[in-house]
Amino acid sequence: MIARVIVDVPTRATDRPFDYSIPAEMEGWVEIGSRVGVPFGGRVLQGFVIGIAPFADIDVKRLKPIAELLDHIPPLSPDLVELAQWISEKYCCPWTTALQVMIPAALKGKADSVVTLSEEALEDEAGLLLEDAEPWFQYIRQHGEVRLALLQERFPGAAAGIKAAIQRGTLLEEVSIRDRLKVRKVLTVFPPENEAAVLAELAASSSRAAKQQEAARYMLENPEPISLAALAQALSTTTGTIRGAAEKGWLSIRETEQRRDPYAGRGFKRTEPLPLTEGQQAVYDEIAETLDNEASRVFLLHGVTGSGKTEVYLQAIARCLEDERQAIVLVPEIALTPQMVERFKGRFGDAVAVMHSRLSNGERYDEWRKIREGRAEVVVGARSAVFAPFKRVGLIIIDEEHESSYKQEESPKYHARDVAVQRAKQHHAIVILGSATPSLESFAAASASRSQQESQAGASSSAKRGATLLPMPERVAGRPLPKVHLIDMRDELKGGNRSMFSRQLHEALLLRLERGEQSVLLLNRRGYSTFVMCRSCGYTAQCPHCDISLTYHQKSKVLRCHYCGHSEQAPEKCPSCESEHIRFFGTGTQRVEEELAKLFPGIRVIRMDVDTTTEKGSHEKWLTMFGDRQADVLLGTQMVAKGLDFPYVTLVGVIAADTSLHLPDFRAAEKTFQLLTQVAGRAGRHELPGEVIVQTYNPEHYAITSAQHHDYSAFVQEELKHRRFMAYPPFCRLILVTLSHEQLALLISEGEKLASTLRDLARAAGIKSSDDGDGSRFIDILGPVASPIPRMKDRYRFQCMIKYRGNVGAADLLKQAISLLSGSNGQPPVTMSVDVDPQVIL
DNA sequence: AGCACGCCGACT
DNA sequence: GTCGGCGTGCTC
Repeated sequence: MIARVIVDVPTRATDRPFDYSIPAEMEGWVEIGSRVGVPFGGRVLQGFVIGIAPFADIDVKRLKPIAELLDHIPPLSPDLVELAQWISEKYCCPWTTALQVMIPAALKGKADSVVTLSEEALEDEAGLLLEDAEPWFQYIRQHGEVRLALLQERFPGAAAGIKAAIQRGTLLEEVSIRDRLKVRKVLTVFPPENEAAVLAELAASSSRAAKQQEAARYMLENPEPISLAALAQALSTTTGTIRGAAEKGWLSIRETEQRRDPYAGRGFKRTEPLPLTEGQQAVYDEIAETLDNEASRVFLLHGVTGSGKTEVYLQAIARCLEDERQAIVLVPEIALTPQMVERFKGRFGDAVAVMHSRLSNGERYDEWRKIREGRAEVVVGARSAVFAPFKRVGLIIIDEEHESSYKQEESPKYHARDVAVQRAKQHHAIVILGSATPSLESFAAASASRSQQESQAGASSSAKRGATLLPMPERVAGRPLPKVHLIDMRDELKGGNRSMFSRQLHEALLLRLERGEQSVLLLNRRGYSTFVMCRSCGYTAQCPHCDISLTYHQKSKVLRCHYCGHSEQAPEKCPSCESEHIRFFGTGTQRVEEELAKLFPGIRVIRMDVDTTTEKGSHEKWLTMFGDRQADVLLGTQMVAKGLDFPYVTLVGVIAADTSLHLPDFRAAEKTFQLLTQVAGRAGRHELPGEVIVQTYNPEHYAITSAQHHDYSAFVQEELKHRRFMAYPPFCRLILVTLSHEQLALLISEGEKLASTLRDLARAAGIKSSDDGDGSRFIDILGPVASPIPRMKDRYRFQCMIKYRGNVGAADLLKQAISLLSGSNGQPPVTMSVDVDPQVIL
C-alpha cells in the first residue's frame, strides 16, 4: 500500500499529494488523517496522509518510504481531511494550510503515546476480556506501561486490535508531545507542616528576615496553595526570599502539576430545561423534526434580543445528544464569557468542552482530546471549534451569525458559517444560524429558499439550497423591547450644549444614579485608537514603514505601529514645527470617562476598551465587577454590546451612533444597525424596564431609525435596495486580491497584468463582464487600485476586487491567472493574498 | 520552501 | 583550465 501525503510546504508548486510507500511496521497504523514525517527533497518534513491507495501514480522505484508516524491515533478523521480540501479550493489556500488549522497548535512536535491497562482490565483476573488471548495484551499485562511505538514494532499486524482496545477503553492512552508539551510543573508554596511550631518561632523571632516572616505569616493566614511566582509578586519580594523561608521550615515549596482544565473545580449549578414559550416551541418543533430525519438543512433563527434563543439551542442540543450525535456551538470570541459557558455546563455538565483563544496550547489540546476521545459531546467555542473532531455531528449552532469575527483574517481565510454548512452536509447534520440582526447574506439566502418553497409544490427539497427562516419576534415573558429615543445632536449644539452628553442623556444618567440602577454607555468607534497630533501644524506621527498612524502607548510612553511592530519614543515637542502643542489623543472612552467624572462627582465607571482589556482575564474581571454592582456605568466600545445580561441595567446610552456609519465599507450601514440593535437589547432584560438613548447627527438615516423601532425588516428592505443598486453582496460575491512588493512600478505592472489576464480568461470562458441587473451570471474585475493601507512593512500594496455572480468558477479563474502570471519576473515575485468573501473592505 | 543542476564571467 | 554567480525546476 502507498500513502498520498500533503507535505507542509505552503506554496503553489508543492500543493498536491506526493506518494510514499508505507513501511511494513507502519502497515495498519497509517491511515487517512495520519500525521507523518516524510523525506522530501533531501530533508524530512511533516505531512498529512490524505489517501491510501494500492498503487502509486509514479514509478515504484521513485517511491520513498514514510520516515515516521507522528501520532498513533490520527489527529484528523477522513471527513475533516475532505473538508480541508474543500477549504483549500474555496478559499484559494494551500492544502496544508487548511489541514494545519484543524489541529491544535500543541500538535506540532511528535506525539509519544504510552498505554496502560484500564482498571477494568487490571481487575480481570479470570481473563474474560476479548483481548486476553492476544500476545500484545499479555505483554502489556507483564510490563505495565508500554510505549505504543514499542508495541507497533514488536507486534506487527496488531494495529487494528490495539486501536480497538483503546477505543473501547480497555487500554488507556497517555500522550505526551516531545519537548513541546510535557506535564507542566509549577513550584507551589504550601503552609508549613507544623503550624503551631512555626507560629511560636515567628513570635519569638527578632526583626531579622522580615520579608521571610511576612511570607510565612501570609501562608498561615491564607493556607490556600499559591504558585511561588505569584506569592513573590503579591508580597513584592523575590522568589529567593521565599525559598529562604522554606529552608527555615516556615513554609513548604513543592512541585505540583499544573491543572489544565480551566474550569476544573468550579461548581456549575445544574439547570433543567425551561418550559418553552409558544414561539420557542414552534421553532424547536421544526428543528427537532429535521434532526430526527437526519437531513442536512440550514435554519436561520431570527429572534429579537431577549427572545430566548439560547434555551432553544439547549433543547435542540439535548435532542441531538439523545440520538448519540454531537453538537458544536460557535460563539463570537468576545461573547465566550464564563457566563456563557456556565449555561452550557449547567445543562450538560462535563460533556461540554470549551475552546477559545485565551486557553493555553496545553489547555486547548486537552479539550480537543476530550472531544476526540468521546468524553465530550458538546463543544462551545470560537471560530475554530467548527473543526471539533466529533465522529457524528448532528447539530452546529452559530450564535450571532452576523459577527465578522467568524471570518478568519489569516490564511486560510475561511468563514466559519460557510465551513459549518459544508461540514453539516457531510454529516447530514443541521445548522442553526442565530441572530437578532442576521447578515444580509444569510437573510437573503433564507428568503430565496422561502420564495422557492412557496412557488414549488414539493417544498421538501427546495430548502437544501438556502436556509429556512425561523422567526422569534417576541421577547420571553412578554417583556417589551426597550424604548429607543433618538437625540439629534445638531439641535443640542444649536441649543448651546457643547458637551458630548445631550441634556436627555445627562438627566437619564442622573436618574439611574439616584435610583441605584446601572447604565451602559457605548462609544461606537471602530478601529479608532490613541494617536499623536500637533495642534499647531497638524503633524501626525506616522510609521516610517507603513502608511498608518502610530499608536500611543501610555504605560511605556512609546509610539508603536500595530502593523509592523515599529516603535519609537514619544516626542515631547512636534518634530515638524517644534511646537509644544503636541497632543496625545486618547481612545475617546478616556475622554468620556473624564467628562463623566466632571459631570457626576463620585460616579463609579468601568471603562472597557483595547487599553483596559488586553490583559488576560481582564475582560471577565470587569464584567464580574459590573455584575456585582460595583460600578454605576459600564463604558466601552463594541465589546459592551455583546451578549451581556445584567438585571440592573435600565439605561443604555450611545454617545455617537454615526461614527461607524460613513466608513468607506459597503457594510457600514449594516454594522451600525447591528451594533445599535445589539446594544439596545442590553437594557431591561429582566423585571426593570429599559430605556435607550441614541445620540446622532443623522437621525433620519434608515440604519438609525430602523434600529430605533427595532425594525429589522425595514432596515433590510432599504439596505437591499442599496446593495442591489451598487451590485454588492448579497447580489454578487467578492474576492479581494491584495498584491504587495517593495517596488511600486513593478507592483502596478503586475497588478495590471493580473487584472487583464483575468478579464481575458473570463471572456474566453464566455462570461459577461457587467451586471445587467437581471440576476444573471457575470464577473467583473475592478482595479488594480492602491489598498486602503497603501504601504505596509516597506512594501507597497495594491488590490483587485473580483465581483461575480452565479457559478462562474471565479476561484478557478483566479488560480489560472496567478499561475500564468508567476513566470519570468527577474525580480523577487509579487506576493499575493486572496480573500474570498472578504468581511472588511475598508 | 530548500536544494541541485546548469550555463556564463574573473581568478589560480 | 576552475570557482562561483544565482536563474530554473523538482521534490514521491
